[in-house]
Amino acid sequence: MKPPAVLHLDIDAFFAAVEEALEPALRGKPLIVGGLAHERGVVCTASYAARRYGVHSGMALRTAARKCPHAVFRRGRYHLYRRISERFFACLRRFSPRVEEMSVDEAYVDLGGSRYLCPSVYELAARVKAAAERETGLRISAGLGRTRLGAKLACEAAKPGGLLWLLDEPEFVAGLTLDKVPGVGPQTFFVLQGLGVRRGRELQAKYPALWRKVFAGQYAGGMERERPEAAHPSLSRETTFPHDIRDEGLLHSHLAYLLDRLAVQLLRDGLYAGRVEVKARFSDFSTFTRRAALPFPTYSYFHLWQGALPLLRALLRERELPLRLVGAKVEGLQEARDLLPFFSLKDEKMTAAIGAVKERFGFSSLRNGRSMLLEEMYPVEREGMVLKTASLTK
DNA sequence: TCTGGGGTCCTAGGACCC
DNA sequence: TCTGGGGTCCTAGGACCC
Repeated sequence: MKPPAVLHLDIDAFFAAVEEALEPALRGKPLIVGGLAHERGVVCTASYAARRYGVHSGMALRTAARKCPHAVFRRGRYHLYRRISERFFACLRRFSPRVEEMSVDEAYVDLGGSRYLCPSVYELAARVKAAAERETGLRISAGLGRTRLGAKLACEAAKPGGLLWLLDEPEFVAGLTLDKVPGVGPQTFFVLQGLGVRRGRELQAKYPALWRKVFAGQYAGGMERERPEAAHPSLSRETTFPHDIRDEGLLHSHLAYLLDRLAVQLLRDGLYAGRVEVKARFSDFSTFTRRAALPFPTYSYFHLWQGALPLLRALLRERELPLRLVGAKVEGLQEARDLLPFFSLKDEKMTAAIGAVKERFGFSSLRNGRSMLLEEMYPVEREGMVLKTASLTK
């Protein structure tokens, strides 16, 4: 029995790196992807040149612009990134059947069963990294370990562009400051420090039960997890407005737009939603959510709307302030084959028909009446043919 | 001149049932 | 009409990740 071997790979400054690859004049310059300098939003990816000015992802764009006034700002071309991401994962799957996609630019690969490809696991890891770099044209960092956690930590230490093999995992983890552990954020770290605990070994010695909890699932050998993954528990869409809005008609309209998008995605993925949630963020950044169970599982825009509208109304009663964000989420998703055949309702069929048109001609080819009001205020980009239905105007 | 958008997972309290 | 204790479902919120 070969020892377990997990490889973690992470594309360096992914979105910024793609933009640089497509526009070599940007190479080496501070580049910020996520939005324009004056916009309401945050940095999605900063190139290494921009990071030298203290810019990092999650930072407000306006703050980034202050720190690095001569940086180039780009909104981001996410369809492009998605295509490169797919090539990245396809490449990894040539080396192992067990690949876990953690995000667009990050994956775990189980090399435990792929030793036949190469006797040295380190050399195998180097081959995987080189192949992925060739395939994407981008620089990738990689870490090899006996566990997921070990691989991830090794990758972190290998940045940018390196490959490290973490050999003494228990020793390394014992000496690790706990805020470096994935899953331990600022809040948890603050509490741990209050308990007089900063490093792995202190936690293990003083609070063994807590230690097991913090490391559970990440520190099992190989790719094993404590629990098998469930399929997609939720889908959501949300929008931060360029300017705060209190006009109820406009807010309803935007909610309709978000639900419309969710309905299309549910239909495309063959899923039925069991619950709907609405989120409101007020101008003072206070955020509230309201959820409600749907009377029956559905992918129909109309039923989502019926469930969601009272929730938005309740949220608007919460505060007098205008909203900076409205969001919608569907949860409790089930596949059609797991449901009793009681959903051949008229509205479901209507949604299916509309969905088919959208699939073929683009999302904006048909819009529901409620979201049209919004469209007059914020025109959306249209893909392909436009079929504006006459009866849908407000 | 603050503070995105997509997720996952967990906790806690109340309702309700036995 | 001294009240108890589980179990489960439901909703709200928050920590965390990329």
